[in-house]
Amino acid sequence: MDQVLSSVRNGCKLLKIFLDSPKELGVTELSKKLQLSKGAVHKLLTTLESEGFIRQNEKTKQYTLGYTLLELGTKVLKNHDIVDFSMPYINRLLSRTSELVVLCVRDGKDAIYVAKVDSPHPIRFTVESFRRFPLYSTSAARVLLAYQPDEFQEEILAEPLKTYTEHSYTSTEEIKQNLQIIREHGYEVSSNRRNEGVTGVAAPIFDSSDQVAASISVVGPSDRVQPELDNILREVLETVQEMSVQLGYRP
Amino acid sequence: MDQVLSSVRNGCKLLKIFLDSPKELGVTELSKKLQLSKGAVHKLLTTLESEGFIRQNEKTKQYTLGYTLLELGTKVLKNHDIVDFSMPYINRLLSRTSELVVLCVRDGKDAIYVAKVDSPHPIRFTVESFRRFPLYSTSAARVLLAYQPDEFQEEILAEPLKTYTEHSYTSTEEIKQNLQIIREHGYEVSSNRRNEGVTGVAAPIFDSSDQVAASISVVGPSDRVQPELDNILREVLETVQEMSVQLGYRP
DNA sequence: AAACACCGTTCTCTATTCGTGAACAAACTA
DNA sequence: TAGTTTGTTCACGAATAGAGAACGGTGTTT
Repeated sequence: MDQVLSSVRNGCKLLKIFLDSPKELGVTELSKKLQLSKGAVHKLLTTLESEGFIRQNEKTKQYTLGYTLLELGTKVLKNHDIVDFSMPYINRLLSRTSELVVLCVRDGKDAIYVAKVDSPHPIRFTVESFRRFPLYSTSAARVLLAYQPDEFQEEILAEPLKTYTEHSYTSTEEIKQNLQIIREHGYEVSSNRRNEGVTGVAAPIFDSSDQVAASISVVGPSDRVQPELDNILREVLETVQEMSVQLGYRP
Repeated sequence: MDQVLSSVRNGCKLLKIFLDSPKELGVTELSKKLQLSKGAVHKLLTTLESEGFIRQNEKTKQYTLGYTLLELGTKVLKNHDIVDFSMPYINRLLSRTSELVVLCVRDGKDAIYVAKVDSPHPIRFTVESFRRFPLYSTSAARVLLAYQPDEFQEEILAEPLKTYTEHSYTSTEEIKQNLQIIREHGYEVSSNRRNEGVTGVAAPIFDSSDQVAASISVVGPSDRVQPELDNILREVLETVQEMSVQLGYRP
């Protein structure tokens, strides 16, 4: 029945606390956030430290994430063949559009940018790689969500939504309609939705099992992207189609 | 007395198995390597999966490292101010030497390259970042080891040594003498030691508490580096001295 | 300078849980 | 089709995780 090891889960949660915290944390602080006794947290920390997942600052006695996580993180990227496969296409899109190009994948109920190349323009829009965000919050993510099974979509949209700008979605109904439109068109153009003054074009990449493997998005300041929208859209669609064919997708 | 949580340690060891394995592993294989029952490993995996540390390939039923490790790994780099601090100096060294420049730190009994910039030459020597290696095996690492307390050095050299090339150290005595020389000179020039035909210059960076914060090394093919050795050595020493002063080191 | 407050760490103890080993169904292999 | 191997589930007894109080050190306040 019990298929989860509570102390292991506590260890994982402890590590993840550092994602949204300053670099160093103390035992007391962690015990509050984890709702565990100080003694238990201390045992967790010494265990994680002995494996290199946590490091203790000898002066402040506080704790930080350890280098083993850096090793494991780079191994994740190395394992991820879609990144290697996509880099040439992403770079080609950059050279043809001169705007930010990102590669987005789904992980469970979240989306993550696993690769990006920045625009060469001095004024440019950029994003943070390797951080999770909701599947409904950016074009690149919505394009992934649009091709998931209905039950999965319902599950995602059942949770309370976070709003980012005045143009963000306010209702799940609005998102559902949007997902419908994405399926009809095969792409999404979004303007000023999550970020004010930013326009993006996103489209899905399919693999041989007819599932979405990832998505690509070209994003930039609206005043530069809008005039070039037709060209950018054509480039993005050509690219994802070429990539899908390479992956063995039969439309 | 028992200050370690065994299941947490098992979880950590499970994750680290993936560092030296192909990208996907099965329950049976992992249970052999961990010397744990299949049932226990399966519980570990489902727990780690629910926290995003592990992912299961739905087709092959095998397991891989999860994206949360990527998030945590990038957070480690972000926390690490020595990297940000060093980048300008590293880039300057690259522009002046045109050879590989690496930044090396110590983590427990290991060394890790936490930053590097590759040589622009078409024929070049390069290294892998973010992977652990022994503190006695490269110049950059030995320069860190040379300024550690004697007891620590003994501890490191008590373990059986790994040899890499015919020029590698064969005895701990040889390494001890080498560490002594490093302390006298304040740097190390090594030729063809770990890698055949490769010469490197490494020197330590000190901080305000008079301890080694990191080391910098310039490495390249011997036939390009040897003729320029005097210049490269001068550049490296100037750089680490400037960095140490910036960090508050009082010689 | 003394009292206080807070920190990380250690300790003991019991309810809880972890890990074993066997049995399971599903997917390959021959 | 029979045999092997896979990932998964289950029940139980031994091992341990976590609570809570106490310790010693550091830094702050009165």
